[in-house]
Amino acid sequence: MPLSGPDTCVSFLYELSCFDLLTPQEKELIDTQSVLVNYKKGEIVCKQGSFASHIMYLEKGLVKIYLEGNPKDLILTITPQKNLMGLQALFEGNNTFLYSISTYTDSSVRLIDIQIFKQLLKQNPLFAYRIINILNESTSQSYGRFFSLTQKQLHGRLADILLCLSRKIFKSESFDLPLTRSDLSDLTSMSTESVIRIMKDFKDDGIIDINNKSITLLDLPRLDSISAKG
Amino acid sequence: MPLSGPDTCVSFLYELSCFDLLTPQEKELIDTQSVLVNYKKGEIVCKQGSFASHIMYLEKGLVKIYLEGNPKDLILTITPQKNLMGLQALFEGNNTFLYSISTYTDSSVRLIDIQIFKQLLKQNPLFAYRIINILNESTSQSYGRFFSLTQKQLHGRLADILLCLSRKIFKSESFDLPLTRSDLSDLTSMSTESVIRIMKDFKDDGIIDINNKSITLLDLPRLDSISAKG
DNA sequence: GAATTAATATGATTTACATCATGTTTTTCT
DNA sequence: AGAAAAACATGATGTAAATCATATTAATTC
Repeated sequence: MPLSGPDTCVSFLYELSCFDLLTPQEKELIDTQSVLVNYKKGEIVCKQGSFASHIMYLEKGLVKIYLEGNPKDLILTITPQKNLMGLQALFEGNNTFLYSISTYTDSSVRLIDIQIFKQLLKQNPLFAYRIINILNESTSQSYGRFFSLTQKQLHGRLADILLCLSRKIFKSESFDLPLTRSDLSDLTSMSTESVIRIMKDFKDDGIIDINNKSITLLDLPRLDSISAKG
Repeated sequence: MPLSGPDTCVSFLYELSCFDLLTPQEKELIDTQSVLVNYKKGEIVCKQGSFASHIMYLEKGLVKIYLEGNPKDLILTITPQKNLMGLQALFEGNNTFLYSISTYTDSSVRLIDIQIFKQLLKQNPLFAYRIINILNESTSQSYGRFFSLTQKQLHGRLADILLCLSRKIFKSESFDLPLTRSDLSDLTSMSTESVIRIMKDFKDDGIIDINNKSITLLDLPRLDSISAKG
């Protein structure tokens, strides 16, 4: 059951740029009709509920896309560079951001006017087809996380996220985590204390190693097993 | 915060048929290259993990789209007639169904060859644009449910589902529920016993009325309040 | 570089639910 | 219509995980 696995759970992953499919004129249109904005670490790129007049493309950086809740947020995805964000604003009748986005590292975001983007979709079917693929991949991952968060208990949920961060975001078994324990709790829908306790469990069992912000996954088979068993 | 509300949580709702945007020739292509299959109540339309060679359009009926889990399933959406299903199979590199679908009532499903569907997307940008809108609406609703299931407790989750069924599926405050309590538990990610207990709570408090399968929402403001408070 | 603030850590307590057990009603099937 | 099987219902018990309280460590800030 690939859906329940850890690989479907965090981020948009489309490797090829969707803009490759545009004609030179269309690329020119995007270049002239968009702006590049730089954000420092920790800054808010867009705010849930505010008006959405543009599609965002993360050229550089790492961000979280999250729903604001009381008292806890829910992180929908961790998104690395070269990904589109805010596509839901294309939905007719919805001109506000469904979620907030903030940066984990210094980031550059290209803001593309939504009318221009819609025009490109309507005139370039291959581009539209690519966007459909991106949306579908995003939906698939969303379902995987849905399953993880609602059907698994804490250890399984945290194993999912650690595996996903390792495989999909950092692409290494050893990485420096820019997320806090509180962020991990917003990703796994558990309390911050539980994240800390389970990380300690994993460390005591020799499954992972932790040194402050640095994390190494030592026993991937066991992590996979914990992920599968829930 | 519209996302956390009950209106975003169950079903695809696109009212206009996406096929209106096709040319007569394209409609002809779909007509000749698709088949209509009739299902009885309770039958399985597609099975998670099996090969997906076609897109499905529910012409008549009511179905649930769900992830199979052990021991409990997770219902992603309740989908009424005139909706596309299985669009995620368009995603390149994924040719299996992400979820299972089964019927609540006798239903008719049109099976459209996926290559034909892809061809239409690539040659008709307005059609592709419409599909993008459908996917985006679906994603928005999915986020709403995500929030409900992970951030709210039982009473809030059940209130969300009752309101959504009333407003979006049956479009009446009084309806005969084809779903069992166990289905409601798969929708709200709680135990069947909890569904029954909370339904009784609501009934004792005069918020809803239940007569076997017939349900009437008596106090919408209080249901909304329970939904909002979580 | 000392002072604040934020993040991490850990034990004690509480609680919202699930699970279990068992009975009743409704639906389905022959 | 009667038997079998689902679905519904309700109380008793157990538990996973949140919350609370309080240190300790690390990261910012002036």
